[in-house]
Amino acid sequence: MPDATVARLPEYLRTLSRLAERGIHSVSSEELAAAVGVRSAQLRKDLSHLGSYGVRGVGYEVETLALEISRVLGLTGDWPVAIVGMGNLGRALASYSGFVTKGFRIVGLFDDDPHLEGEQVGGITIRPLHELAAQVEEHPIAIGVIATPSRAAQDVCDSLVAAGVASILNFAPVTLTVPVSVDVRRVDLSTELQILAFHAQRRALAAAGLNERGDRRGDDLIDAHQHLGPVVSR
Amino acid sequence: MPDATVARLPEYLRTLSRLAERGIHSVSSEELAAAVGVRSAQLRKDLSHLGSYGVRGVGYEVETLALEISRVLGLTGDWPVAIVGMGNLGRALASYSGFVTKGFRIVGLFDDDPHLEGEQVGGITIRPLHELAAQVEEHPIAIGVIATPSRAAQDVCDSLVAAGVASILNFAPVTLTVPVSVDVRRVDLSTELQILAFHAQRRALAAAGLNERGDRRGDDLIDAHQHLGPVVSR
DNA sequence: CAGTGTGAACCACTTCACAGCC
DNA sequence: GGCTGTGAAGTGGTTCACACTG
Repeated sequence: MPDATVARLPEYLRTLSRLAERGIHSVSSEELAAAVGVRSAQLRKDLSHLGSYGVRGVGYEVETLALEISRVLGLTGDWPVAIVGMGNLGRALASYSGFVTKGFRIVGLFDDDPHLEGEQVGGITIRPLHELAAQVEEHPIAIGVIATPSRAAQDVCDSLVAAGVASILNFAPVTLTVPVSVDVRRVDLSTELQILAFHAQRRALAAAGLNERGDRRGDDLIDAHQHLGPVVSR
Repeated sequence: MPDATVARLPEYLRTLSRLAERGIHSVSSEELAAAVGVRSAQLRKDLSHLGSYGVRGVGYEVETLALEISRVLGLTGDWPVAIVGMGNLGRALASYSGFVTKGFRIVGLFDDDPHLEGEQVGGITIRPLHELAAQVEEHPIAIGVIATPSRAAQDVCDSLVAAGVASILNFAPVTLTVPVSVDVRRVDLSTELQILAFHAQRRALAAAGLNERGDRRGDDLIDAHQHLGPVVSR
């Protein structure tokens, strides 16, 4: 299954759940694709990787498809999660409701700041990181979330890996070094902001009739008039 | 410039800054690529889109290259940011130090909860969303960050767009509908968790000698022995 | 001669367009 | 008749391999 497809399955699932809540039991690829913001051919190709769950001439049954996607993503199982780093971000994550849904369950909160030790967040007690190994003995951890400052991230990562955690979600803006068998995904606010800034700058330069180097383009006929154009889903 | 390249430039910049801090003034594509976790050919191809900033037979000058990437990303300018939604996540973002660096500056915090109105976070007063338009009059906003619950996200987005904000960073797990001229990027914790779960499930099934459907494979010789393999940077 | 910059080959993913099926 | 599922074509991005240059 292509990585690009896997990355879109959660979107499809979320949208299907929303349709189900609204009492809709059947969708065509055209409708579902529009709701998600992709092309219908893309959606059909993606779903074809799961098998054949549609009905020709009709569409897809919402509940069936949602269940199948859940199954493929592994959400029918139970995924115990540990969060390391209980600063503002770690707390936000720990109390994030979307976490609990769909098979993810927070079973451990860690921070080495002695001021935080023993404090409870969302009913779970914060423990120092060196207790990780013991924790894993009793309650295994499938996914580790790193919400520490950058400087601590690699050490924390090493501890998680040593404790047998093979899936890591990293919020620190650093590249982690791990064994190939460990899966790391990174979520980085400042990278996203910088990408937005790049596009914003390009728009600004284009509107001013300039190219990326700041030289004026001779053939430019763009008007600076505010014109937002057609609407799209993102 | 390819989108994929733009997405990597912030990584390169971050790594270059770290090298500069350590007093390193020159790197080869091989060294820098290794530090970032990409292939050297990829790095050279990416940098070639910026122009020719390397020296054949030597490498790249760290400071020069960092400055050039900053310029291309638009980080030499000033990017006023507004955050909407002052729950746990919004607060974490508002007090996130990485925000302030590199030209991003928080100029507005908004939330419609009357209990929060007037409260200060990081020296900035929380205001109700309907004051957005007035705020934009005095202090323009380049980037809007949506940190509200899903149900409010589209309305907040519409308000931002109406106020002239053309770059939006969305933390709510919904697909936003915007005019094509508006740039939206989404950061979604639960999507990332689900992708990790998918890969974790595949590993688990593979280790058990099963394929994705749960059928046992006849030709399977994988041993369940824990073998982490070589190390990579992610 | 070491290491950049880049055409060419390769690969992954997307889109098209339509055969096949309910 | 209408919509899925999918080969085939198209697109964008990565990797290779080497000519070129300080």
